[in-house]
Amino acid sequence: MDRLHDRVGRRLASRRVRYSRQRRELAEVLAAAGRPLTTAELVARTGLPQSSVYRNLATFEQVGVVDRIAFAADHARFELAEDVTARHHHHLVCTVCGAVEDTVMNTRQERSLRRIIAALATAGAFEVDGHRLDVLGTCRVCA
Amino acid sequence: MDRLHDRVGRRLASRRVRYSRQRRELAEVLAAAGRPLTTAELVARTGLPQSSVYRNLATFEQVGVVDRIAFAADHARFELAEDVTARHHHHLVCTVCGAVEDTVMNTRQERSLRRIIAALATAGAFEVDGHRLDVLGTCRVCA
DNA sequence: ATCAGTGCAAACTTTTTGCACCGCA
DNA sequence: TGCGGTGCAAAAAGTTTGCACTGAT
Repeated sequence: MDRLHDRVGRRLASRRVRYSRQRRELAEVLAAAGRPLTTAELVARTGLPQSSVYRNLATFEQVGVVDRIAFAADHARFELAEDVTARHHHHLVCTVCGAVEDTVMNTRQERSLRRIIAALATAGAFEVDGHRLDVLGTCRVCA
Repeated sequence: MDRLHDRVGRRLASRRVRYSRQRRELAEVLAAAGRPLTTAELVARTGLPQSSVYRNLATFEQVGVVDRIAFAADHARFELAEDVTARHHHHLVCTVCGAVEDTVMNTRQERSLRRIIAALATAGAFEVDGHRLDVLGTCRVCA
């Protein structure tokens, strides 16, 4: 937790951006979630007004503290950037209820995936700096 | 092209849904794109009113003719479903300009990816029926 | 001929912004 | 104490829907 604030704080400080009470709260909620959250969820969990949630997420995104991802088009979802969590992960997306959960692959699998992607990029003259793997299927609850 | 209309037509017919002139046009534009298109792009390219574009895409999605995917939260993107194109592909997403392009992996790579995902799913008690791989980076234009 | 589909316009949802006030560096 | 941040409310952007008319089967 202190580690979280330390990392986020550093990143904000390096851009001369303040780390307010509201921003700390957002970071904590995101860190505790274990999955990407929608703005509605963030509003509910933090009690902050929508405008502050949106604006702070935008700031966080610019600074590289959060990533904005979208599974459905109607709600954006946000998660802490991997630079902050120091943990690379992917998503299990339930195509029935729309639930999204974080998941981690073991090192060998991740290495293998990276190798595949590198080959793909070479063929396409595209400079890779990351990847996003969503596994689509049915979650425990919906099965 | 005829093959496209044949496949889409069959799928619609099986659900007792009509294949109107407007729907043919949407299917053709999507097939010609080589990348997922936004609703704005579809409106521009087809000349159809927004409401028809949205409604027909919703119908197509229900019937399994198109997939709705979202890279940014502000614009949904649509592409023909793999059942229709008979071609599995992934996306190269430019993090600078937001451009998205289709890309295909060779059979060995795809098999390897599938194996990795299967392992991931077993570990998580999640029933997999597909995957989505986005390669993030910088496109030729932005490099 | 019938009922799904169309086009317009209006409603609704999600996200962004203007503005006056507040509080941290 | 100044300037970035906050909260409210209003606007903008994107998507959906009601309704009367049209057209594919």
